Amino acid sequence: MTFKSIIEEIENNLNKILGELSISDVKFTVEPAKPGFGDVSSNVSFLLAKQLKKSPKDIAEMLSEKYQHCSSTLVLKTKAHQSGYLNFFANWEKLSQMILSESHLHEFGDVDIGKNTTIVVEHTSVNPNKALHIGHIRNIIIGDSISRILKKANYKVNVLNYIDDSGLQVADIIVGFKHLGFDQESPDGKKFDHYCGDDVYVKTTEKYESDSSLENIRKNILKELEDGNSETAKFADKITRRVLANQLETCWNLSVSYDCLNFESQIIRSGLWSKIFDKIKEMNLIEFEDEGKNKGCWVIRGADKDEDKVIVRSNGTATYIAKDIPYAAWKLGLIDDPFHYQKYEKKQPNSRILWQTTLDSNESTKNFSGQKVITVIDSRQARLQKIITSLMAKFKSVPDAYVHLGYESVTLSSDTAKILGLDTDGKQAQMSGRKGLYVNADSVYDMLKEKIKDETKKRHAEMDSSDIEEIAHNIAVGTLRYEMIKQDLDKIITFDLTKSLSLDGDTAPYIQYTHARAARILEKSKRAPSINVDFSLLKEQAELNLIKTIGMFDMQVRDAVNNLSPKVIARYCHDLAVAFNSFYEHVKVLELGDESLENSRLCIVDSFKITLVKALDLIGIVAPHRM
RNA sequence: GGACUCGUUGCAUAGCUUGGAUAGUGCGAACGCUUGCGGAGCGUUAGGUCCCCGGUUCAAAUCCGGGCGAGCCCGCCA
Repeated sequence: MTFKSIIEEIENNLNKILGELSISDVKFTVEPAKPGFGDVSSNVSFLLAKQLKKSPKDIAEMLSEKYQHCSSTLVLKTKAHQSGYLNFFANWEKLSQMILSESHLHEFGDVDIGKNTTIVVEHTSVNPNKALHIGHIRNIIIGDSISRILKKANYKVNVLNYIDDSGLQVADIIVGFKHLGFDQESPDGKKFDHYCGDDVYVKTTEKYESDSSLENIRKNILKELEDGNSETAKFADKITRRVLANQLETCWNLSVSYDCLNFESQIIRSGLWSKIFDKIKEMNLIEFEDEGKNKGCWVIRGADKDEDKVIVRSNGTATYIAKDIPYAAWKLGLIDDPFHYQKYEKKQPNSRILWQTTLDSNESTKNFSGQKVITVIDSRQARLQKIITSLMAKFKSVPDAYVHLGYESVTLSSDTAKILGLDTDGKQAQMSGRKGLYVNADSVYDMLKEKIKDETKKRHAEMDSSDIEEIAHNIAVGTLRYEMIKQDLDKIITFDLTKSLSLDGDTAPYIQYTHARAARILEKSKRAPSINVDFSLLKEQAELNLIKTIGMFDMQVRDAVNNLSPKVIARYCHDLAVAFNSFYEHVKVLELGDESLENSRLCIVDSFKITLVKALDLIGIVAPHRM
């Protein structure tokens, strides 16, 4: 047990006391205390004030007195604060031992919320016609972090990446290749996804304005893409798979991996749509419109007439949102799986097996569906996702089976927009793939890595280049990932090229640096750290505060899972680092001339390092031993 | 026009779900700390009508209502 054990002990005792007073049904809180108010605080006296007709302070004093008679192993003393709070001071000798011992267990920080049920996390899902830009990265890092955190909470997680390989954006680059004469190889050795996005896509869509005949060509290509046997579809398949391979390289480089790639073209060709269409007709979830502006269409009824959403056009074709319905149902395992699965041609760096859908019935059968589904899509799609969510709720009885995890977009600062050639008059700017207004993820990574290499060389002139390379990689990835999740999902990130290169303050390098410091102490120490030490020697505020923070790990994981909030873990890593830096500054570990004190402190350093590594892993960040 | 999200110091943010003590942090600013286990660090100082008005409450940054400002969505496009 961790810090939670003292909280539970206090909760039990307070409940006992309230029982003796014949008071029930009081939902008081018992929480870690703010600094300066002991270790644990309860608001119980506030809640009793009315009923007992006494001031919170008097009640706190009364409870504090009664608490003396409770059996307690982890609470040393209680104190009624004049504000009315009831504060508790821990028996740190025992609590330190519990926390530090547990921190060495493999399962430290595990919580059982998922009960080993299966959950699907879908993220990334970028059109395979361009390179990933910094806005996509927010989606990918949120999705990857959430899936790591859910695993820690005992969910079996299936991570999916939906490949929209038959949409308009793909048609656009096919127009470029087939009708505007773009070379199928990037001319200057540029990465193929960058070439498709920066050159083919941008320049082709530019041409639509001057040449209206292209619109028709695109329409025909779009139609041909749906028929898998057409020459165009085969050509497009070749192109999109090359782009996809490049996109995956970017993701893998950021320590992101998947379980299965789902190709939209195959969903279309599998006939899944007509099955689900029949089903929702049967269930009366959609209606055929006889009159009005949507005459001849199948619609989902909205709250009022204006919010009706067309699912099937009057010409019989399905709309954009319609494609999401069979896919959502498939993710929840609500329909017979029309797919077979084969291994993707390249291996993921972490050796997790990556599967992809196929319609070839000679390949394996698998099950990638889940009891619950989390779909990570930016909140501009909230309206459409809400329709899918309520539709799925009618299919599946599990509450909240389908969750849209939305997040605000990444915009460009006016300075950065200006660098890219757009004067926004001091305002931030929305990125646009079509207009070529974006910052590619690969370039940000490269810039970060170069800067970090310089910094590392300054500090370690003797280090060989492959070590520097590895350190710079881990710090660059950490920096990028941390910046993408450290704030709330519903806050816009204004990306600025210059500021993004900052490595001070509330950043991944700050956290990673504390790991290097801890690693250095353990390395320099002649002894192996042990948990068989004298915990009574640990009395300094900085020591206890660090131990307390370590003991919060499982509570933080729980919080992150319940709120689907990777930020919670990012903050926790930062809190750990702050606590360690304070410890480092105030307390010496080595060469104390007191072997048992040294052992005790080494134990803290070791626990800190282990816990930090585990917490950072939940957000996909690796901390180097030297930097 | 309607829906959704955001508004906390010069800037960027935490706290809001679950009301309670002293609103925490980073950047920027000023000053200080290195013969010491690594200064990508630590400490000190200055800087706050928690957008406004009203309500609920013993108690509101937090909950509710109404404004204001910003963003975003609202197609038989994807």
